[in-house]
Amino acid sequence: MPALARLTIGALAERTGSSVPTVRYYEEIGLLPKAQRGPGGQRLYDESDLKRLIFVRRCRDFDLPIGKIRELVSLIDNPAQDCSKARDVAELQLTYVRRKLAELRALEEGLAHYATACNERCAGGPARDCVILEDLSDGDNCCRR
Amino acid sequence: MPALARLTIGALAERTGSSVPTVRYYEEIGLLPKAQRGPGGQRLYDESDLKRLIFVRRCRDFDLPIGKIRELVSLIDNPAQDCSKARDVAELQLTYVRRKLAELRALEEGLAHYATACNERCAGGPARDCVILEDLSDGDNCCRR
DNA sequence: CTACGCCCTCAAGTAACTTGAGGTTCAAGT
DNA sequence: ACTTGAACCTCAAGTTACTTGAGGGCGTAG
Repeated sequence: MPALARLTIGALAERTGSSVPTVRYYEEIGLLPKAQRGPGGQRLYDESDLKRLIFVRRCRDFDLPIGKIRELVSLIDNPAQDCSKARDVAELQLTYVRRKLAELRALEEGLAHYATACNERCAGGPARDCVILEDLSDGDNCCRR
Repeated sequence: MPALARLTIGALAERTGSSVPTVRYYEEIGLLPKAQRGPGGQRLYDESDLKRLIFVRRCRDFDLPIGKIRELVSLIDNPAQDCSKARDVAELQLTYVRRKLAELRALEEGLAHYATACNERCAGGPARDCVILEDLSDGDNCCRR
């Protein structure tokens, strides 16, 4: 299974949807192991690096901070540990994501309201009379929050 | 209506849900005008500062970047301008928020799936067999994305 | 042989704040 | 009058997760 033995950093980046500097950055902060080097000094990667980077990127897609990913990576590197830690991380992140979701929904409603109101009631008029601008700086009488 | 003539920075921060350093920071980058100073050098604020800061904070609640807020603030400061710019900013932000919402929903689903799967199939076992860790580093056979 | 693309390192920049050090000033209590 | 202690001040540096830029090397296709 050493089908894929030598990947350049560019190829690795492309396969994982990362940028080249990001890959170097992950190495620098220790999320990826120090890469092997070719004769000219270029980094060379193999399957296991690819797998690791896919893991890291996926975690980032889930908005996990680097610190949490570090914990998970160390879990992978010490496979005898209890995996309930991974579940805890996932659950904690789930809570965070749900809170964010609620916030964003409120936000969407508010913005949609303003866009419509401005279109209907004041579009093109002077900024002084804009419902958005007025409403947003009013202490009490704002529709949202 | 000069009911509220002298607010300290701490009082202003509290009323707007900002931190004190944040208020100073906004002044530094020009989102708030340079504050008046009391005899000992402390900043003093009035109604209009309060109004402005509420506006800025509300925009930040809507996740607007500082640059956009700067545009809106300058709209407020030049009230003769056409307000359709405010609507454009709101609409652009709406698009952004809706994209974010979709991403987060997918994210929530994925995380929930992992948490449940780990609870049912491997909780407490060694990390080597964890469905989360395995699944996330697999190139093809991942359920998500 | 030279032009091009990919690679390298190291330093600094980005957003939006937060944190820390080191030092005044203000309001209250004794 | 004096002394706390809270709240204020400035300036510098740290935070997160990268991106961007300067300055240079290697390899190969024309």
